[in-house]
Amino acid sequence: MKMENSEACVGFDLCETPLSSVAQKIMSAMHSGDVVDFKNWGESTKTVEMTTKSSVKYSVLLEDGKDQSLEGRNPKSLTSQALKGSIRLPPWSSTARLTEQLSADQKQKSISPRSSSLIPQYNQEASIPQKTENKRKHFLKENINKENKESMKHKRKHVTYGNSSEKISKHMALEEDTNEVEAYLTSGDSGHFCDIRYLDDLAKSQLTGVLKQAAALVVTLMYKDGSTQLRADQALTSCVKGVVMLLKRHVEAGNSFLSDPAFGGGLAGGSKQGDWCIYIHTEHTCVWGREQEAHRQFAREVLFQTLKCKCPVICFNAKDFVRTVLQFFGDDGSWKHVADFVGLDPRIAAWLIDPSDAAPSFEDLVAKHLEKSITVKASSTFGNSSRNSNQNVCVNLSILYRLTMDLCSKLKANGLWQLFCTLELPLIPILAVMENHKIQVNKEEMERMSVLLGARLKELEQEAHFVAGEQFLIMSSNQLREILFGKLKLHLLSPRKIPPRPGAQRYPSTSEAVLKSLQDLHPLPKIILEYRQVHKIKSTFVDGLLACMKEGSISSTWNQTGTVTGRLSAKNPNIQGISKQPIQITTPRNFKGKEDKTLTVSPRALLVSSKGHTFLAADFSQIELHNKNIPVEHVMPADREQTKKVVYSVVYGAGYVASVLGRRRPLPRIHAQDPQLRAQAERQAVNFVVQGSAADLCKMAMVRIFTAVASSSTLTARLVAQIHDELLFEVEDSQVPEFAVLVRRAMESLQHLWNPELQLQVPLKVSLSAGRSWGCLAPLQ
DNA sequence: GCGGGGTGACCTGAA
DNA sequence: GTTCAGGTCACC
Repeated sequence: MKMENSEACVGFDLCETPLSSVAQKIMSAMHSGDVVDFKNWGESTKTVEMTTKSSVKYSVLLEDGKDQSLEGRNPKSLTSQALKGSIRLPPWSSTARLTEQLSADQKQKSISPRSSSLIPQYNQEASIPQKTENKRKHFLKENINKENKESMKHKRKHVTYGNSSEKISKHMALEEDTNEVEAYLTSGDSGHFCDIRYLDDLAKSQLTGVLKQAAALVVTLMYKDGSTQLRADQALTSCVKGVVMLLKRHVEAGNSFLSDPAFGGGLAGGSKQGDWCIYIHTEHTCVWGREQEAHRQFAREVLFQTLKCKCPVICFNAKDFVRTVLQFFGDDGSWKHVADFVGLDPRIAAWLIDPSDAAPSFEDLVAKHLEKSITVKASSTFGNSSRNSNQNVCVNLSILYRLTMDLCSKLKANGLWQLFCTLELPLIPILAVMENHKIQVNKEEMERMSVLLGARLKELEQEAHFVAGEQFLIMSSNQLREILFGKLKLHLLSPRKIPPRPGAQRYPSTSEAVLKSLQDLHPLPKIILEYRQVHKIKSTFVDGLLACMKEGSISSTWNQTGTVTGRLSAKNPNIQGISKQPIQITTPRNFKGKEDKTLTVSPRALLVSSKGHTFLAADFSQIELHNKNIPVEHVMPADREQTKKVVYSVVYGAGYVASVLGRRRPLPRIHAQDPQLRAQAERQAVNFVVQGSAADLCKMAMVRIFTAVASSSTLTARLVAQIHDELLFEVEDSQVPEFAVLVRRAMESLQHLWNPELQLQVPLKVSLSAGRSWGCLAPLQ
């Protein structure tokens, strides 16, 4: 296929790093909170005072469904809050800090100080007709009763937990949240929680207005069992019921609410007056009436606005939120709608700061990064709550907001802000879209393979038992060791030295390397080797893939924060681990087509493109290997060991190693007395640079290509998978030439990022291939 | 060509 | 019956 001819068709600017624009979006949105549309908000100032002073019933929906109501608010709390307001930290300190994190040219002209008299307050309650309000309260009551029943089941399950230290810590975390609820409810801040299905037209249009002007949105998914993404023990299998969203009227002063003197055991330090907490029901209901359709339509509008809004959307596990929205849109929505979505995910921020902290829960992150606040709460006057099982979603969203702001500051302090904004955040919608895409599987061929491989395994098992002289479990390394080394004593007969297993184990390992060295001594090792190979293919790539199939196709779950090196990882199925090389097996006896003695099995060939589409694979051609050679050849020339010492003394002095785009891995202190540990740490350090830099470039390529396609009115190519240095796309047949040019350009445009520190001109080699089956791709050009 | 680190999947076997 | 650790092997 000729690519040059299509080059003119590609009109995208691939060389622009799209993400300083994302950073700008985040920051300008944060600023908009205090300066934008001042006039529009002005009139509501008086209303909020009146509403606050009058006797109002506040309702909040707790995560376990309990209704918390406060009637006839104690005026003292209002006074105390007013006092707190007067000793707040200098307003916008957090924003000012964050602004500095961006390029200088982006600095705002002026940052106006906020004072309570200047900031107009918003209160939708005053303007929502009483009828709607009653309806809303009625719904909440109904809803809460229903939720209570669900939560009781949940609680019973929770009670059966053991008393391990881990469970205790979870329990304590929940108690802390109860304190938050108490503090929240008594501090004078209420927040409003309403189900948007029960809003009338006026309220709906007001909500739309608030959405447009919100300074930040904080969202979480709510599951059918009543839990949210913020709960550590959320049921993994539970389906999404809806979205809870906190609309922040303006950003809060003082990123770190730990140091905020106004933080008196609750969240009073941040102004939450005017914040609005809404619930968007997304679950599909069987009963389908005109009213439901109208609700669904409005939910669609709200979510669509959320995707397109100017402000950042804060979400713990934002990818799951994006995927849920995509699924809710269904066929009516294009994946391109989420392309410029900016979701601030605190989990990703925390992972960049400490990549070795694998998959912390929301509670873990709060404990780790807002530790002091937890202490404050525990010793507060609200400590002895009897409602220790309650957890309030709105409060948690406020905590989530604080946590995220704190982590953003830490990112900047660690020099990771740019990486966060330009690489990791844009990846969120990309991975969500990838997860939403289904890869077709040749099911018939797969089932045929399963039977065939099963028959071959049976044969090999019988052969193994025969040559061993007894029956044993082939997959059991213990039993195999007994046969090979206890009974046959092959390790003693071997002319090659068989290394002993670490830890003074009785017999050597049964690993592939050992079995290969024993092949000439006895037929058993060879049989075992073939058995393991066939078994691996059958269990992982044939039966395993079949188990992951839904409606004839598969879709991996992508983990952005699962590795210390910055790589992505995939599971269910792990598409990155599917065998590349086909294997040859002996055709089982008494099997169809026995004229052929050997049979080729290629797991990747079982994944096929959908009708009218072609797979296009683009890879950096062993980028890691190149990368590895660079430090070896250029940093460590003649006296490698000596240079290593110098390099690492610098490295360890800094306390971390960094990839080409500034990804970091903290390093442990090295003890010269422990040469083994030291050597291992040094290998890890080199490995991080090798893997992390390759991951940086591959992720950047994903962002650039995705952005270009999303902004194209004609291209429909989908990113299907990333296998470390390889990107797999599914492209409409007619678009292959044009898309191939785009991909090549995008990947080669990363040349200038490639090892800038070493000032090397190592060409980035990009190879493209295409075909209808992943296992059988023909090179392009 | 070989070895290394770091992923996930699968299996066994002990707790 | 469930959970967890160890062993092995696929990918890069």
